[in-house]
Amino acid sequence: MDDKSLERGSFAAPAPLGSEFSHEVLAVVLRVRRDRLEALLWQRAIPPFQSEWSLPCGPLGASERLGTAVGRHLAAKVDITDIAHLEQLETRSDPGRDPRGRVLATAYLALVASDAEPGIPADTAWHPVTALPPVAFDHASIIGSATARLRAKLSYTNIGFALAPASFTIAQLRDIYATALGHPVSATNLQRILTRRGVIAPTERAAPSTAAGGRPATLYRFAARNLVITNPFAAFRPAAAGIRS
Amino acid sequence: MDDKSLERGSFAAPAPLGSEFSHEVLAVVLRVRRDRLEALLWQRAIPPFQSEWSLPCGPLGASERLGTAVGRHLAAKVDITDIAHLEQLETRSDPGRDPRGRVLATAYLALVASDAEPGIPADTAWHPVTALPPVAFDHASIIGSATARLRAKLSYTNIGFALAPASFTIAQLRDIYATALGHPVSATNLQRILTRRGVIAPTERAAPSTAAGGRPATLYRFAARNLVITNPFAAFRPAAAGIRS
DNA sequence: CCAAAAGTGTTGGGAATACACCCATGC
DNA sequence: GCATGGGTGTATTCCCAACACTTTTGG
Repeated sequence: MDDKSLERGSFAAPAPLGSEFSHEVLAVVLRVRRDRLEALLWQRAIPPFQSEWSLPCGPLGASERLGTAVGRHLAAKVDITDIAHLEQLETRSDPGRDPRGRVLATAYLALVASDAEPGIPADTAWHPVTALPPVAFDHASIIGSATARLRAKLSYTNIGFALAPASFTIAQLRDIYATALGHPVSATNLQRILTRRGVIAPTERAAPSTAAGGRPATLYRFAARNLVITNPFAAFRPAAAGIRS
Repeated sequence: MDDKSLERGSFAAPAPLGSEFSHEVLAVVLRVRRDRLEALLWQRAIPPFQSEWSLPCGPLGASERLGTAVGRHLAAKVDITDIAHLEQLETRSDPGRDPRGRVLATAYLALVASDAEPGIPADTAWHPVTALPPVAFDHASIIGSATARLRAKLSYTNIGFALAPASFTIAQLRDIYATALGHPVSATNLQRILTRRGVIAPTERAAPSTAAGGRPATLYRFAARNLVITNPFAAFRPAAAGIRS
């Protein structure tokens, strides 16, 4: 077996600086679909935690960066071009986090646009983060960290670009924000705030109105599709050095 | 030597899951002293980067958590009881970040109260973050991440407790905030904002007035000495579920 | 003409900055 | 009593939530 032996086996032999460690990367892949914030999980076929669900993960390559490793392992689960945003969350180091032996794990937050339809393997499925199945290892708390990070950044960055389609109506965007944040959001105020901050801008096109009638909605787009802090913390700062105008 | 050989030496031999990696922890120890935000740096005696300055660092122990390792290595540099706050920043994985061979590094932010007088070793010194000496490895950008994290958290948490003495006047606290933030801060507004948020509270005592006269200043203290988010992001949230009262 | 959905105008409240004024001490 | 520094009252500004109202479509 490969349990405790490897932890001590590679100790003191090659490295003058200290021990060496297995290192894996984890991805919390989130998307909004049908008024639910969902995470991509993989059902384990073998012990430990057999038949429980775990985050997509894989080992770090010998001469690979962590972010590259996440992308590489995700490519096996989803179409990598559907990953609109990727950022490092935290590194877990509890020696007991994997019963098979010591593994450090660096977790990433990955966001998928709500209109993407990535084909996923048979042993993976999307689960709403509010009703998770039994989750293996320490992955449940990592999912919690990821959703907290997403919710915070929705308030002061343009991170919504990674959840929304390329173009969208304000009503669609309102639903995405409301689902991700977990509370009602006003379409009126969402439009004004994001427009004032320069996060979204109207396009020339409009969405067709439904059979029930109603004014056709203007299609909007995000002004940038990379992460920008749009609402910097300004507490205690003199107003003269203001943000805009 | 121990350069490229160890990177490949421990590859494919013991671990069925992947390579194993040397892993070190780094600490960005910050304090405010004499109107300067200072970082604790150690001058390297040997190559690479001989005579340049690096962050306090050390290897992760075989069955040790990352946070524990940081505390252990810091204890060799400063009195660990002076570390008022410690939090994980990020993990760096660039294969070329250390010319001797591959080392993953998890960086931590450590804060020291401004009135602490930790004895430090002869080869370490405090340097203002605005005028750093030549810095080894990727440590300069890590110091940048640390100061950015500190500045952001000063605006929406009580993290100032870790920079301030146990009791202090508003004028002293104003100087600490102004130094850490890098811009002028109004004592009047600082007192009202932090009091309203419940972050600081007045004590019974007062500081003696100076020889130049003046009203004696009330001594304040932080209500909590562990990190609390006092100003949660509330954008797009209905006001009914308000924060207080 | 009416229902339905989108978008704009307007109001009000809360929070933060700026500034004027009052308080308490040493000399 | 006067200079000095600490603390409080108050006005102004800005941001955002709430809601009323107008616009534009389908039937």
